[in-house]
Amino acid sequence: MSYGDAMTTRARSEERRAEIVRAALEVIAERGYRGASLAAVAERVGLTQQGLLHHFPTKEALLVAVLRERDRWDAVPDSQWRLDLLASLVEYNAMRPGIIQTFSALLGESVTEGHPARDYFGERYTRVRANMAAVLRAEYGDRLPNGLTPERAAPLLVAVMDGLQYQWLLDPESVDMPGAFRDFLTLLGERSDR
Amino acid sequence: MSYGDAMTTRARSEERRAEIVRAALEVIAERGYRGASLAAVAERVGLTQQGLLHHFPTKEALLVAVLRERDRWDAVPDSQWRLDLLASLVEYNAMRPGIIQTFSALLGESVTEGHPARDYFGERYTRVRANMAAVLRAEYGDRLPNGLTPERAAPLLVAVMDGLQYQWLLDPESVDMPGAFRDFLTLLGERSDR
DNA sequence: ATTATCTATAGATCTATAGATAATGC
DNA sequence: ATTATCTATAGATCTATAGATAATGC
Repeated sequence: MSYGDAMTTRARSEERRAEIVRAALEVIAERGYRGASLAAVAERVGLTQQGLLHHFPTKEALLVAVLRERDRWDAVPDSQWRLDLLASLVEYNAMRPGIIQTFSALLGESVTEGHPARDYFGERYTRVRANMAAVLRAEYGDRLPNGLTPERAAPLLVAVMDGLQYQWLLDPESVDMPGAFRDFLTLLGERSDR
Repeated sequence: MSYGDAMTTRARSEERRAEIVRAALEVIAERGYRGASLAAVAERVGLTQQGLLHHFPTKEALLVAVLRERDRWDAVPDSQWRLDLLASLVEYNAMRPGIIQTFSALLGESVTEGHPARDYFGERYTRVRANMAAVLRAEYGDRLPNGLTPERAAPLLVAVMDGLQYQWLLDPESVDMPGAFRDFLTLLGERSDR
């Protein structure tokens, strides 16, 4: 392999693939995965549909690359998550409606039968719930102030993040996503008197 | 109009339309709206695709009928909602994965551009948030025990319901949707000491 | 040689329209 | 007369394969 200043063939190729993935993220945000045609993605990077298939041999292969991108989006080394980082992530998300729309659309489609992202999301949520439980345990120990275990609070935390995204995408003016999320975090940290 | 024992033409026609809507709910659960072909819906009620179009002149007209059905699903007269009814609704939902899948898929798709259900969901959430705020106010007055106003708690309540549905649909074994929702209601009712 | 891209095209779909035919109900 | 349903079909798409052509890099 050569490491000159000029781009190698491989580097150029990977850059092209990255361009295509970015275009795919956009088109999926606009039309969902089923509605996203390879031709529409190809056009956005100045290729024919068949030219695109040189880089990703099937539509599903392109989706896999898109999902990898999703993992990069909020990937923080497992051990470094903290609740306040989560609040920052939500604030950051509120500035990037496009990417949130892409993955909200994909999540919605993924519950249909035989959808190629179904397994991905199933496994992702298992992982994310475990991560969130660990974060809560690091913050509060084996019981939150309100008496819930981290394992029982984790699915609620994840649900609030996702559910707020849908409300916010549909009506950004009326829904203060980061504010609502902070309200929820406050709720989680409050002591029960029951 | 005649009101005999035998079905009138109109009654028969409405029954046919209802059959078609039921079939559409199923097909949308399996493939989403964009993926649901009129031919697949028609086949399920023993019609040709063109026969179906006699009852619903366009695919969108069929979707409108499906969305009306959604409103019927959890319609309780506004003034009669109570928090414990909400918990029962979630428990009931957990026994009807099909219908939950239909509307979770539709919600997901609806955030994409120009989706014919986008306005419907946007308006629906505005209404549901207002309803939930009213329910919380009836239960707790102008402040929940934790200090939140009903208006700030309402989007969280709605988000938890929706978000839990996705997690549960993707992995019903691992996610106790009604249990998690009750945990959240408990959280909402707890007094803050801060 | 390998990589990137194109043209051509097969083979499936999809929604919707036009118009015929049969059955139903005043 | 109206309603329900069918056959035929137009006109768009869609994904994927086959194979040609041009450019790049050892």
